[in-house]
Amino acid sequence: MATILDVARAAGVSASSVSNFLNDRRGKMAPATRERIETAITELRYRPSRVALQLKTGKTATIGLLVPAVANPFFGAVAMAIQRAAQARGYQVILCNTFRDPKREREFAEDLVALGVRGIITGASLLNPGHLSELASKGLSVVAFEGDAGAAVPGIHVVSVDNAMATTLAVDHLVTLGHRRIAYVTGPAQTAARVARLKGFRTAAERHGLGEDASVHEISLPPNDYGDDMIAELGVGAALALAKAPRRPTALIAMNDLLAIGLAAGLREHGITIPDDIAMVGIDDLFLARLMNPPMTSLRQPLAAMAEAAIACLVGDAGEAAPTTALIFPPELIVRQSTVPAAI
Amino acid sequence: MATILDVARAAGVSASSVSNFLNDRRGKMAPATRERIETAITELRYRPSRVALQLKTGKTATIGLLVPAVANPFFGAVAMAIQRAAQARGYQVILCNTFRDPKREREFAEDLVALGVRGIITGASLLNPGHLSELASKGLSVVAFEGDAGAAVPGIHVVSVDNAMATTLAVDHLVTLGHRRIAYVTGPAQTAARVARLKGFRTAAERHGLGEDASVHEISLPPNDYGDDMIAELGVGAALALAKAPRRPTALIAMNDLLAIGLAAGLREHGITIPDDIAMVGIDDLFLARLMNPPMTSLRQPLAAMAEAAIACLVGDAGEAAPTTALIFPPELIVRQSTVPAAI
DNA sequence: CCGCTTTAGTGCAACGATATACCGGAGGTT
DNA sequence: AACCTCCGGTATATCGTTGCACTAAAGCGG
Repeated sequence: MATILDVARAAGVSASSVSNFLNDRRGKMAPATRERIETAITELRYRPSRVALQLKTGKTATIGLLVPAVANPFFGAVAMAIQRAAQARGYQVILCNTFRDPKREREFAEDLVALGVRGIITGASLLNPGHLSELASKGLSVVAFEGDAGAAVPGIHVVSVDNAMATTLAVDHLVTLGHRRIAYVTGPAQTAARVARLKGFRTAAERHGLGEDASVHEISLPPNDYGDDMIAELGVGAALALAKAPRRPTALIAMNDLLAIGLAAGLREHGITIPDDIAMVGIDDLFLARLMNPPMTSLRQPLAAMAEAAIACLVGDAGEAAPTTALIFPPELIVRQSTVPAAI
Repeated sequence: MATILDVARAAGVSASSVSNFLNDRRGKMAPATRERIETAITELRYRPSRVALQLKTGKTATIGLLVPAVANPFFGAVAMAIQRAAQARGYQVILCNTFRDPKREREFAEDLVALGVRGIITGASLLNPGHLSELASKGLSVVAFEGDAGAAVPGIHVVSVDNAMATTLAVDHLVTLGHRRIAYVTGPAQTAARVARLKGFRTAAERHGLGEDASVHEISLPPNDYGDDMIAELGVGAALALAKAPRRPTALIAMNDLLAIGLAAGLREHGITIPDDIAMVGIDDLFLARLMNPPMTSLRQPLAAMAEAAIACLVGDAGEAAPTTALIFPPELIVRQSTVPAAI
């Protein structure tokens, strides 16, 4: 690889001049020299070494992305949105799978700092983000890509869909269709998003006066190291309990689409038909939602806009000086065939 | 962030000694000094700057991963497998979505080189990898994560499932079940894998003497910039043509599971039932295959082993000296309920 | 023709690590 | 006592870039 010195030699100037050219430092360049440098660069196919640049300036054009597992289609979509938004600003993305393990998360974060990343985006903010908070207080920019304005932690910016609103809209939608016996199926309260979604369900159910008709089914997930396909897998198992419930709910809201896919598969195995026997609403609106049998009603997250905001938050000059912010985006209800009016 | 000099000062030694300690250069260290350095490091929470290290040694612990789109669950799984394998050897992964655009692919590759990556893994090798080949000839390590031993390009290592074998096994399986009117549904011959799969289908069909009974349906995909969910989406549309075909096939093989998911949804819309009306086999064995309705027979790729091999290939000392290699892994047929014996 | 500003461009010290070459002193050999 | 050999550790150049401080030459008013 050609260095700036090779270019300088080829153009018959000093490295400084090439550097000046590259960073177009104005006022200092005769047109002739400018041209000589230009041709030398193209002929040698010179590209400045990002590494040297990093070392010198201290600034990187790299951000770290922490997700539980990219094999989870939701985080696949998140990773793609983030990478595209980053690329639009000339940033590279380093991908890390944390498997929801705080220890791993912390280790990754430290590695990323050693790599000199500009900031870190964490796809699923664990409930006790002390490990990240500590790094944030040392000047690292951190954005939690899910969570909740209330749960803001010092130094950690939040860019998230309104999780409570998602479940609220789901309940509203089902109640409008005449459903009252509504069950919410969720995993353990491990992440801020899960907690907020559950809360949204509870308040909406109360507002509609559903009382005992509203139920919450928490399914347990293995501690970590599962590729998140387990979420769907466990949905399959959880379906049995729902199918056998004494007063079976007429509608189901799943913590997310992945779980919904599993639940749908499980219900099918037990001879329960969606939407005739039970209605179902998912959250996230994966592209898979509309390919399901039947296509599933879900709440869409505006991922592209959110990713854009997250990157802007890290890249923006505001940087460390900015106080902790929370940007909350509203979800959009996408109605499909999995929800029909309740049988009377 | 503490630097090696801060540690040296804290321990009352020179930076060289700290460096010696870090790279355990043996023979040269009194136990007392060693301890002083050790405590200084832990107290200052010192971590060597990867950036400086890179600049000095020229070696990075970073690899680049080029995939069409991580939002595609298959590439999500690939990305996760690669990242895990990389992590096991202390490597970081930089993620790039190419949208199957050679221009973008080339640009990413050059950016990655400027970043000093140790090598590049490309998830879907386009048919004319001239752009990568050129970089490879300049000393960059490149591994194509799909392809075909025959299509080997100078300088590009291949680590792939045996794509031809995948379709061959699918045909064998269906023929064993008594099917003869078998259709293969594929996208345009854009990647090495697609070409190899098609070839495998054709040779297997010929070997079984299927003649006109074996048909190939190529569906066209938009040029790029689609998030790969379009593949499934287009499967939905393609299902119509298959449903209306004069002598409808009794079995379908899809280029991959994502397309199969779309086809399944489309067939359903046209009132065609799997497996009674038509049997279906996918390729890749996404975790979604077993959650489909009905669960789908598919050909599994040993992604973990393949990722391991790909990383070993890049990291191994062999490096540039090694001749172009091709490591081909056999796929495994996973039989589920989407394939049943043909109606007589 | 002298001094002053402007223009065009160079020199050099960093950034944080590594590694080669070196060096002072303790101990052993002859 | 002079010489050699280890041992423990340090000084220094270097990786590719940046940006400040500097300078040589040209322009210009008086």
